[in-house]
Amino acid sequence: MTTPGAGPKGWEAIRAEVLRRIDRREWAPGAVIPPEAELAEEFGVARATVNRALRELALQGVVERRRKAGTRVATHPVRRAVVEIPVTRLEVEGRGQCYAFHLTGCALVVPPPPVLARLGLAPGSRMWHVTTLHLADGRPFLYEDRWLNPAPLPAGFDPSEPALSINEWLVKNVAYTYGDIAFSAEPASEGEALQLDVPKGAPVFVIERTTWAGEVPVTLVRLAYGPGYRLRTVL
Amino acid sequence: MTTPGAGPKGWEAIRAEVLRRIDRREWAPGAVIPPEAELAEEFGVARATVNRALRELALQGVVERRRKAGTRVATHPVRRAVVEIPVTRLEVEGRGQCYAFHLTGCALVVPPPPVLARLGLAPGSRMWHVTTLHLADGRPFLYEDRWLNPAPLPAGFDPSEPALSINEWLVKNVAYTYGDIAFSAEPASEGEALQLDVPKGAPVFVIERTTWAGEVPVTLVRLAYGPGYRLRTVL
DNA sequence: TAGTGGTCTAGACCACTAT
DNA sequence: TAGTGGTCTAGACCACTAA
Repeated sequence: MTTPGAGPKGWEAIRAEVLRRIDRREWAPGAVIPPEAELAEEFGVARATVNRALRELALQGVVERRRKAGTRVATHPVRRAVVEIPVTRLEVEGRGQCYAFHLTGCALVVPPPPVLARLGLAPGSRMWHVTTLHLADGRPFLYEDRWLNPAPLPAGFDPSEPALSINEWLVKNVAYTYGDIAFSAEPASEGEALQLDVPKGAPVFVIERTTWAGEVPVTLVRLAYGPGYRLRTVL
Repeated sequence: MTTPGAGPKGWEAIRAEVLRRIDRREWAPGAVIPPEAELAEEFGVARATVNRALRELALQGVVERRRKAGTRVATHPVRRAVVEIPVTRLEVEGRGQCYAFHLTGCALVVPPPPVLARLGLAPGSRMWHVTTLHLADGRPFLYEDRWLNPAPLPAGFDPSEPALSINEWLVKNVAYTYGDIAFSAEPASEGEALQLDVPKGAPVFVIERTTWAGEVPVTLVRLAYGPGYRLRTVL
């Protein structure tokens, strides 16, 4: 051990030691490492503790585990990172800036076919189309273009005069259980350019999300961030 | 339960049931849910099983847990998503395309001060500067601009004639234990535009990574993806 | 079929923190 | 200080899959 007596205890210590051996090539990429039971004996802990440590490493993509085949050091380290999907208001306030938003459009219309297809809704279905400009210290920060399925919403719902941003309102009233996300860089559309006050075609960072409440599609949203936006995380 | 007898067993069933109650507002955002021991009794399982389920939900950002304070439904659902940081070759091959790369530059030079500062190296330190163009079916896919700290590299290392791409070589030879990542959308620099065959200023999706082996900085890399690139994941 | 990881149990002690 | 989550243990059974 590097500094006896110091450092983490328990399963984190096991994880650290396994990582160290992998780093030093004592266990090379692609090689099988000893089974849990063996490591448990070596480290003098219960197998469950070793299991916890190796499970975390598998989650991070450092090792690959298969029953009977054992645990291997990942050959092609598809490292996994956890990113936090921000709530805009908190993100802005977290920078010490003043948050505001402005509803720029709201209508119950038939969306373009790709939108319906993506959500698995019947052609001709009507959806709320809500566009919002989010501001940080009065300057454009994020342009939100959202399609809302009326079906899972409370009867008589009208998004046109919200006290909260649509996203926060949704969170409080129509929890979802599942969704997918895609990140991309795209040229600002005419509308986005206008709202974000950037030239048309300028790079915007785009987060596209679909969310579902069980089997029912809830919303498809495109978030276009202005220049300088970065999404950070750790490996 | 929705469909008795069907569905997951064990801790996943507990997680699903807790999620269902949160969705149905039986447990509202911000509210404290019963302690582990109580849930264990209700579900007829050991506390460790409930713990596993709630720990997963906390990891996803659905609930927040604090000792003594108990487990609360997250008020501001900072949802967390796991993204896989791709290995370029596998990513390209996974699309059924043919992968190749081309070293476009390689020199041992003093990097600009921001690079040194970011890695915590002394002013005037020299680093390898390696640029690589990655191709999919012969077309530009990704332009890689990498700074490499010679210190942790094997003596006599020369990156100018690699059999593997630098990234894969690094993975096999200088494992790292830690790093951070940022995603952004940026206008293509002159060099990137030239290599990726896009107009200068066109949007490129940028992944910037720093990696460390223990306390020693290993590399700082900027990956600029051509048009149409999307990074996907699930919530 | 046998080896390995995945999970559960019942109980225990510890660490943190609201009160 | 007392309640709650965090973790560990020793043992057990199950599920998957390579040989």
